Amino acid sequence: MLNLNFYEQPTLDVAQTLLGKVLVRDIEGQRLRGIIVETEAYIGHEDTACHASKGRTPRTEVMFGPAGQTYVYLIYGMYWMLNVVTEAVDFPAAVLIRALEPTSGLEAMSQNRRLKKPTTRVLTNGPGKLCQALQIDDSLNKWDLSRGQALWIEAQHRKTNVEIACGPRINIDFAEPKDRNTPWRFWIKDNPFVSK
DNA sequence: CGCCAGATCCACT
DNA sequence: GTGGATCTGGCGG
Repeated sequence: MLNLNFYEQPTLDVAQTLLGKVLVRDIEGQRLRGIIVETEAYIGHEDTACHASKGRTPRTEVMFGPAGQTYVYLIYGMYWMLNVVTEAVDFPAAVLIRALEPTSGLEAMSQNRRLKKPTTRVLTNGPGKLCQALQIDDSLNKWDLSRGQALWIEAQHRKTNVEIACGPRINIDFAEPKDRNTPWRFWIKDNPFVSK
């Protein structure tokens, strides 16, 4: 399991190193797992795409806190987003987990998704989808990922020789051009579970 | 396949 | 009151 030292590293390093690692969700003993295949970095006051650039508020407070905690928030009134907080206290930054390649608990994930036509491909290939599949909501906000309960990330890579691609972040039209263009979205090249 | 309306609610001006 | 780090199903080609 990844410890707090890992999450204290520079956010761009964490965002890329997380690719290929396994996110684990434990629900009363049943474990749902997926390999992280897509991430995005949100870094500091200057990054207008980062919620914390608007200042320290009750919602963004967790991003100013210690690394290794989750930042889970609601978007569009119905989808949860899972982030892991990075870097030092008082430096607000996080990595958004955008997509997983599901590896265990596929049947439970499929039920959680409540789709008309559930397919493996669409179970966790988006930030809102993966939270729905893994039953992640605000009850897991500010969760310590080093506790080894309910939600954590394994230390070892599941994929070897991972080729990483990068590009601009998705759906941040509200941000300034300099931040819209910054290539802070990372994914495993050619992986079929990357979003879009 | 692409396009898009609609869903739904909390944080914060 | 406004709008968002999204997604689904329905419709047309």
